[in-house]
Amino acid sequence: MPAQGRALGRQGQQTVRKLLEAGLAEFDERGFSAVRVDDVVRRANTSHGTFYLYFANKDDLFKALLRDALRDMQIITDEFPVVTPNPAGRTALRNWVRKFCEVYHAHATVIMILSQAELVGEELYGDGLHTLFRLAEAITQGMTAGARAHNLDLGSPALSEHAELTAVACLMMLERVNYLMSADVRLPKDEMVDRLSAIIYAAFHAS
Amino acid sequence: MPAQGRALGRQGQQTVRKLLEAGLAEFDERGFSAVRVDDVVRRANTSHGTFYLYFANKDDLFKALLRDALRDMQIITDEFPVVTPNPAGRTALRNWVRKFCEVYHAHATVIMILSQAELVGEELYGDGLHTLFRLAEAITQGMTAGARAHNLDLGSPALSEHAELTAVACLMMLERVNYLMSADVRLPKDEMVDRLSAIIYAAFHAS
Amino acid sequence: MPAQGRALGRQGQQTVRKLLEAGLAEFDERGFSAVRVDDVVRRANTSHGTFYLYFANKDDLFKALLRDALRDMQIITDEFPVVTPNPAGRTALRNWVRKFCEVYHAHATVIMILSQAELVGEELYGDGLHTLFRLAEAITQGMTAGARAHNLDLGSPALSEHAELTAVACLMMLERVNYLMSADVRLPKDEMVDRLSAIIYAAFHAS
Amino acid sequence: MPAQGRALGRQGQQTVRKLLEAGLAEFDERGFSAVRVDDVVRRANTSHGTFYLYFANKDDLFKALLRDALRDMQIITDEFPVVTPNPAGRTALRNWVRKFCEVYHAHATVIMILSQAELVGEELYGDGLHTLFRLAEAITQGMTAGARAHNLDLGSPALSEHAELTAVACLMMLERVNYLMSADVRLPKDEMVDRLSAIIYAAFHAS
DNA sequence: GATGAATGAGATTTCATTCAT
DNA sequence: TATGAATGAAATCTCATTCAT
Repeated sequence: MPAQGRALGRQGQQTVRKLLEAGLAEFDERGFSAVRVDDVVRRANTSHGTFYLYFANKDDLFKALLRDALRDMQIITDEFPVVTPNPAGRTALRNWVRKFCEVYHAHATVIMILSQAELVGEELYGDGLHTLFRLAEAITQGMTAGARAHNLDLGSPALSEHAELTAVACLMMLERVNYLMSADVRLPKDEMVDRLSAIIYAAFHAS
Repeated sequence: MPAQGRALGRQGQQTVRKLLEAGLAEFDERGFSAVRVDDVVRRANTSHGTFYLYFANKDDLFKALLRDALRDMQIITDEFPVVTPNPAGRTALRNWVRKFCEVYHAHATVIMILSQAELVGEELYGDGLHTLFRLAEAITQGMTAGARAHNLDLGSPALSEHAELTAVACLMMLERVNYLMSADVRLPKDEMVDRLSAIIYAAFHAS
Repeated sequence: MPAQGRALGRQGQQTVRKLLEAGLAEFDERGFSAVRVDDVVRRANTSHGTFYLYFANKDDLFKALLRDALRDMQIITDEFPVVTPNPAGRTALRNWVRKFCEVYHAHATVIMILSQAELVGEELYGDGLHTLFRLAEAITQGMTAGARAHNLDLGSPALSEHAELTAVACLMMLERVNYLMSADVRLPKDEMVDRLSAIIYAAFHAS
Repeated sequence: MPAQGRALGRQGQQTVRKLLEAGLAEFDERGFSAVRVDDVVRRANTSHGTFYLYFANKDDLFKALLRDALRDMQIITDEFPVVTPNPAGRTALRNWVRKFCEVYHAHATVIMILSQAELVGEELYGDGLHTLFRLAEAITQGMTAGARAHNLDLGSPALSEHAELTAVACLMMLERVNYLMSADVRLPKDEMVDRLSAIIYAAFHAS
């Protein structure tokens, strides 16, 4: 019987939390497919039986973790600023990029797993893509709105015709650079934030 | 006895090829960890015994496929042009991006698997990173050389101080957008090539 | 602590009844061995703890249900009529067969499970056989008494030497036809009662 | 991969046979649901892996055994004689009943399990019922043909209107008495064959 | 070179039963 | 009385790998 099927008491919630934390830690250290249910319950200091009391299987545990990640992604999607083509816009963008990096970092493990289509079901992968495209759309909106506010004829074709494609490309860049940073490869974080926001800015505003 | 331990006769080569093709097709359809040796031999119309005659295990089969991919990646790394800040440079860059997309597409499955650290060993993942950074370096070289050729003082800080970080970000963008295009998501390929090269160009040349 | 260990209060009786009903319904729908204690308590809207408060285990629950069935079987055993070889005897037999069918139907699930030696313990299965042979004996008595009353020399060997075997055969027929009727197979009930009693009658009285 | 998915070599056939025999013996001794795959494998002197190489699970093993039983049942169905209302008819019937008892005995275990609807799937249970009704039909044919051959007006209503119901009842009697005899209860076999055939005869021919 | 049958360690999953509250 | 969380022994099932032919 998967979790949430029934209201949980105090103790139950506590146990679920222990399992979720243990699962995340294991996935983080060893990757999804290498982790056995046994590893999770051992780390959570419970039993096999207890695990299956709350989750249908390892995938189900992952889904629960994913829900949090997608929720936080949705939150920063809503926060994408109007980026005007001036220093204020640059600053707003850089602040948002910094926040994005923080959120990504917090859920890096889960997002990495999600991006490996094979490991999650069709449905979840679809949820992930959906979240992604909403984010691309938010970027498109924020960038074009900023340009329009300043300059009615939108000189750059990047902003008029191809804004969506540009947004997707920038988003992929953000995602992947953060993947590298979160994983093992060491890139200087602050400079990277500057570079990423500068590239996004230039991608939309370069003549 | 792993492959290549000894020269193969006609029939042996044929069998190895069948196994490689079957393995690639299976990985493509179901992902690395979901594929069992049994799936591969069934698809290749051979037997388990035969598989282990040529490959030590599933990883070994993957490594053989990976070698091709890394070789082709090395080739386009060597071909990165000198991108001057003028229309000729833009065109050269766009042509290279197009070629990159083609090569990536040909090896998308293998590259996707490689990028999932957990699924391949440390060593292979390291090979992948190495190839990646060589490519980032080639981009850095091509872009700065182009700028230097035209404009000795390299006004943009992107080109002087942070060129490497910019190159990494652009490369990640290239990689990830191609991942989306190769997987299931449909993005317009020609426009995407234009956008990607425009963004890379702007990333380095925007004031 | 198994049931009946101690007098039950109002609430306790109510709970036991809920469990018995839930158990019967579950056995009916899914068969004995497929039913888990969990299914029963869920259907009864109680908890595992409560179940084990009143029953030692699943077998114990079944035994409680079985007691009712065997009691009712004993009652109709006692009611088997004296079947004289004439229309009055035929009618008396048919009425009894009708009643047998009704009783069987009421306890079909329990009897079916009982007849599957493997599913119940040795002891219970023995109880069932015992009830059965008492019934066969009652049939023997009723049939031979009826014949003797009418016709002192008992021409038919069925009545003299092999009456018991005949009774067992007829009883098995009754039992099994009712099993079919109680399960899913649709046989016309009234005609079947007529046929069954006619066959029993002929089995004993045919020359 | 269940059996029969692919042609089996010599050794494979041998192993399948060992597993089938071991399974039958175990089911016989301990009943279907009490038997674990482990018991079967241990008795057959093979391994778990080998079991699952040829059968999908315990049910699948049973199905294979069932096929044999149903085939033999079909054979004696085809052999039901024309039972004329005279000594020759009685003898033919008794011989057939004897053969039925032998065949039933050979497959008693499997038939017992089959008759416990819950243990086998819907489909198999349906196959069993189908076989049963074909047998009832054969009995109906044989009995009415015999009567018709001798006596054109078919005086007894048992033969005209209700022959099918009578056949079902007789068949259930046969089945169930044989179940008792095959199980543990000791009934005198030869006398029982006589009694069963006499009852069937009387059921159809009693005025 | 090729085969496919056999293996068994290890992973997943179930469920009767206990126990603290 | 009642609860539901926890348990873990035992069963099911998978699959990489070996080996005799």
